[in-house]
Amino acid sequence: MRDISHSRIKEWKAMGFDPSRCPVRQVLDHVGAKWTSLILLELEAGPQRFNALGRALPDISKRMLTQSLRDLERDGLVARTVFDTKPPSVTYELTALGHSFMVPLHGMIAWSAAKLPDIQHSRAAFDQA
Amino acid sequence: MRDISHSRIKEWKAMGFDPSRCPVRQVLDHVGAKWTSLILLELEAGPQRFNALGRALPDISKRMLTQSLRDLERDGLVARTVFDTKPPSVTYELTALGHSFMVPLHGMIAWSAAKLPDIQHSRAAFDQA
DNA sequence: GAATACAGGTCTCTCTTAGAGACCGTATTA
DNA sequence: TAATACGGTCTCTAAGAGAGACCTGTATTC
Repeated sequence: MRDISHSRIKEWKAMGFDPSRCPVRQVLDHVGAKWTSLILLELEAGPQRFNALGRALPDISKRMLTQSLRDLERDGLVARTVFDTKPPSVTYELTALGHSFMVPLHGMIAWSAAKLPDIQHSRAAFDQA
Repeated sequence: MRDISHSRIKEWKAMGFDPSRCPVRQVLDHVGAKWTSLILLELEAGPQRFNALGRALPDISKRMLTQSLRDLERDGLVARTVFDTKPPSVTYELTALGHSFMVPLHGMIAWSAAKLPDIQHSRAAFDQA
């Protein structure tokens, strides 16, 4: 599927836009990344420590938690702070950027909650056919 | 990571909520599914045929296009119509539910576009460290 | 002073997926 | 007769998700 035709994406391309590096997709990748949104929701209530997050997200592995937090930190949505206490402790918290992201995220969540019955109904009809 | 502590997610659980079947995640999975959002954006302008979508999305394979469209159809965001013409043609279009989804999706996109400089700056700083 | 528990991770292994591209049957066009 | 287009399916491989063992270090308990 290499050919290109008249399309919205072609228009974007004409404006000097590289779809493979699409900024929208870069953000949406995060949203869909399975854990990042849940982590952000946990952090919305306030700073949390690493293992506290792990306990809060029952099915996450440490590996995925570490990786997700690194991604969020890299993008500036989450700040990591190390306290040089006796067993060193680390807390994670939302940055201003992270807080601003919660607005569209809650938009998505609200839509999901509102439309879930429709979706489930549609799925049931589709699967039964 | 099996233990559970005081947390938002625990509260949800207390309300009879199974996180592994979280409706929010079910929706967010779509958003992040790499192609579904782009397909929806293409369809927002109007109905499209299968191969037209393929041409519009330069890097998608037929397999992924088929699969993404099936998922969207199953969830009732997209409607599939077969015309029994000589080479049978198939068109895809947004349903009312699909159109309603565009609202929070555009919210996400607007956030991405607005905050992209911040994110890129943060990434550069993180990677250089 | 040995044994245990917790902190915050990393490492390795497996197993599921994403993605590329060949293939298919029908039909029109050249 | 060959080439093209339609709407897909099939197979193969390479990447990534996830589980859980392991590690370094301090404090607490016995």
